[in-house]
Amino acid sequence: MKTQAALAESKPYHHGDLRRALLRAAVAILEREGPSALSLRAVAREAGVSPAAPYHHFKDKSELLNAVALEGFERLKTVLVEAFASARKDEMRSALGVAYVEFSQANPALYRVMWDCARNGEKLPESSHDKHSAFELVKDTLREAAGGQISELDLELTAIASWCAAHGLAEISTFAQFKPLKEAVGGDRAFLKAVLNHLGGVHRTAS
Amino acid sequence: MKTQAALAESKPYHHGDLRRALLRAAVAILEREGPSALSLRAVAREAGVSPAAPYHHFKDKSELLNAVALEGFERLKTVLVEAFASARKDEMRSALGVAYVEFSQANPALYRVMWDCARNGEKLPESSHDKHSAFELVKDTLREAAGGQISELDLELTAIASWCAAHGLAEISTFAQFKPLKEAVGGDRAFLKAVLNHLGGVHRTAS
DNA sequence: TGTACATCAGTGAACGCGCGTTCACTGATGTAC
DNA sequence: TGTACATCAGTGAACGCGCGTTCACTGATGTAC
Repeated sequence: MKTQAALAESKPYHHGDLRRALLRAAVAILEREGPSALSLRAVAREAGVSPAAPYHHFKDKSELLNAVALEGFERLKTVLVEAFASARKDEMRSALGVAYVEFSQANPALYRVMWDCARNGEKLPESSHDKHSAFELVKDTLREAAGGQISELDLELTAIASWCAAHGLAEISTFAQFKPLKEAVGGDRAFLKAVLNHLGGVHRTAS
Repeated sequence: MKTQAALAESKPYHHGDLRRALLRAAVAILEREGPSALSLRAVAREAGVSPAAPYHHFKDKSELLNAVALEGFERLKTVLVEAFASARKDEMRSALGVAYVEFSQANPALYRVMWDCARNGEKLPESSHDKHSAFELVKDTLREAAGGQISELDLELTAIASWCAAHGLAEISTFAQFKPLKEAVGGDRAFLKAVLNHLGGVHRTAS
């Protein structure tokens, strides 16, 4: 029989929670090397396991990708809920937008995988539920901001518009060409707020 | 000596304008099979040429991709200029937004390649000039809409916000989950306009 | 408490594939005289 | 007008690579009796 120390040193044949470890490995690869490096083999390598091992936990590569995306949506939801909890009511919409964009900036590769999965419409059954939840969060915020004076249709459309703006800003804000402008308005977060404040068109001037 | 007919039937050894043919082939592959199918070899195959031939016209794969993206930006600019020329002044901003999104819907794979190239900041020297031109077009529109009562900073921020919204809408509008909503508001274009009209927040109700 | 056995979760070698790129080559073209 | 020759724009075979996936296997675990 092996001692505790020997057990700790030598890898046990069975991993224990390989599924979770694979997801952690996938996120690590995304952070370190970007989406193009995210292969099944690379994930297995990162987790210290043979290339065939993941097949005991995921049917194929796309199922792993979906699970990674789902993990991302869960993290995003957490971030939005936190922002919701800590922001002032009159700045809620902007705060949610900034939180969304900053999540994408903190996890650019993960965000891209999430978006690719959402775009492909690859099931993501729980994910769509989670997205729905975050979406409801935004709708609640907007409803409250309007004091109930808004139809469900307008609410839905406004929430979608907010999502569009947040996603567009998330992707655009990485462009190098805006660096001088960012500095001119006082930094990254100020830039995000400023753009969000100009969504309504030319009639809304920066405060 | 070959007859004219023989010349027309048998492929000449030299292509004539292989560079242009390769770009056309690339766009054809994108339309037919999507971005993941866009390999150098596939482009050569599509153009009826050996895998090595493209290297006489492009340094490597990324240079071909950049050229494809540039082609896309030129087409996009054309579309925007046409929309600018034919829309009523009081609907200009919405018309440009709709034209942008409909371009992305008509050429989804090309739009993705364009965006990937822009994101990677892969030079695109002329492209950035073209984007700049289209960007100036938007700024002119916004300036006119404001009747000159807007600072250059606000103008810049509003143009960026418009771009964010258009890009976000371009990506989101492909989601299947919005199909019922689209029908409820009266079709695809009506949906686009409705979302664009709600960018300003809850205070703007649909007209 | 021990033992037989089914099941689970790994291994590692192998498969075929398409990829980007390089190479020596060759056919066609254009130019100098 | 004809000819030698440099240059251009193709060919097609080959390279090494990493990929997703499959396979027969084996070590570890849990369960029935």
